[in-house]
Amino acid sequence: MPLELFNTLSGKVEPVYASDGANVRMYCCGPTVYDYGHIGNFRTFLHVDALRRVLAMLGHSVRHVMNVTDVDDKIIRNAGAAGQPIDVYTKKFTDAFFEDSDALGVERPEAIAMATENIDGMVALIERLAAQDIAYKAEGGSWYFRIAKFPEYGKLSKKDFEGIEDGARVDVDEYDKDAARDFALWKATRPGETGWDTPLGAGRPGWHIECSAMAMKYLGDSFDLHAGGEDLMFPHHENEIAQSESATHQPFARHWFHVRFLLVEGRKMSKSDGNFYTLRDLLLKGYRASAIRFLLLSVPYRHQLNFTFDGLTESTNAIDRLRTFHTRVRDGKWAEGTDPALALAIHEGDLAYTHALCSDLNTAEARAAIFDVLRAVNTAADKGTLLRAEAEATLTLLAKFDSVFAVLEDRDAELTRAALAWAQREDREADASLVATLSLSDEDIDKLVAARTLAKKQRNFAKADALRQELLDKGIVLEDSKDGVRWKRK
RNA sequence: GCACCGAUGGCGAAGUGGCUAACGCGCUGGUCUGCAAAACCAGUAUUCAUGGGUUCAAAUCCCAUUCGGUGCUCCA
Repeated sequence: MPLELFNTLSGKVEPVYASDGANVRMYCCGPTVYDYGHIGNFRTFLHVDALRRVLAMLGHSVRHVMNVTDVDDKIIRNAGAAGQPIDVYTKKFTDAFFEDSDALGVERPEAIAMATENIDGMVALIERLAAQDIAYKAEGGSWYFRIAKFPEYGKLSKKDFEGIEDGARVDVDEYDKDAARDFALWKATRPGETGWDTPLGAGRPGWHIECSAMAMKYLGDSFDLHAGGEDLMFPHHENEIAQSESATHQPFARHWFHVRFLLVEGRKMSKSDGNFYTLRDLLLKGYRASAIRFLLLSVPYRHQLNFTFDGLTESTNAIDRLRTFHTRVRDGKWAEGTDPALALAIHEGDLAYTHALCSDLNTAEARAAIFDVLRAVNTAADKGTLLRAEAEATLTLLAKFDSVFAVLEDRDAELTRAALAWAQREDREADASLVATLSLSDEDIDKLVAARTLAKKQRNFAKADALRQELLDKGIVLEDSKDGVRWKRK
């Protein structure tokens, strides 16, 4: 079954495939490392992660490249304010970005392209454009792209620039450009700023040329898919197309994948509204990394997602149910045999799951298919009719589910501990009850649980209940089953 | 202002012309349990923002209105 995705360029849902017959070559615009990533950033990276994981699930080999923008105006400004060289400043946030990505289960792309390590390629591309008189140097020493030379400009964002008067909205300061919409390829260095001495003159690359140069370096002039947040469609991606296709006279990326923005508690996320959250903020409030991943992934990428704390609680509970179920099927003792009706239900769940993901990455429907199977198998297990064959089929399906959603393995306590350690180093506040819960080690908990089990055996229920309450107060929930006592952190 | 997208139960959300409107969370009752928890069972929208229209048939198509969001400028 092919994966079909909406293509912004064509406006249609189309199959994704490897045009070179070997790898699906995809490029995703990565972070600009001037601050910690927020959950809006990660929504995009999480859906690109789901995309690459679905491709892998379907048997494709993927070559995924992501850039890191480690030089731009904001970085230069912030590094200057912090009194740091830009490479020191950006390293901190680059490292933080990958730590956060790991915490959220985002797989590493096959290649990470750092802007500052690819200046040569950008200069070469600009020179190639200059040879065709598409790039030109303006009075201040900066280079611009001559949009008039690319008649298809606007084909991605479906903008019609006919009738837009040149100069109609031009800033007074920008008289050195030939036309108002012409965008910067190379920005001349101003005194005291970071720059590179190149045949173009001293300066630094514009943001758009970075992605064009690096995508083509790693993936070739023409490749399969280009991804990013919806805001990048214009002007960033439009400009990438203009630059690349002007240079190569070939289609740049065939398929364009754009992830919509999220809202937080029904409002646009913004620092001034106080609803701006980084991953670290949420971990320190006591929310789990897995719940954040699951919530951000549960709403399909083409829909706006309203991120709420209630939603996070919902996701936490849903994951608990999935994990409990997984453990139950994996660790239970199931008699030999098979039950055709249940086998069929699992098979149909598998088909529905795969079909949903292939249908424009419908993660909500895929999730629903798994819960249908969960209920059917739990019912059978309760009735004593779950047999070995179906238990194994269920585990296989769960593994397939987790190859995309990646929430079954519980790394949450460990990740939250890491966030707490970071908060301590950086002198940031963390939720007090969270600190208390995590201060209790697994060994301490096991001891208390054992004491309670002993009290229970002696039918000293008052003492047993007191111990259970003590654990609950510290965020530990107990579950008694025939196979013994399980505990988990709330 | 111009352009585009969305509005489905208490909450999140699937479904884009045709069976009783998925699924998750929550809530209520039951089973199980020393009591809980977990799990299961039953119940929880006669109805899909509002008004009109097309059709044998609409949550799904068309028009209008209201509300929310986005782009046009740095932004995932």
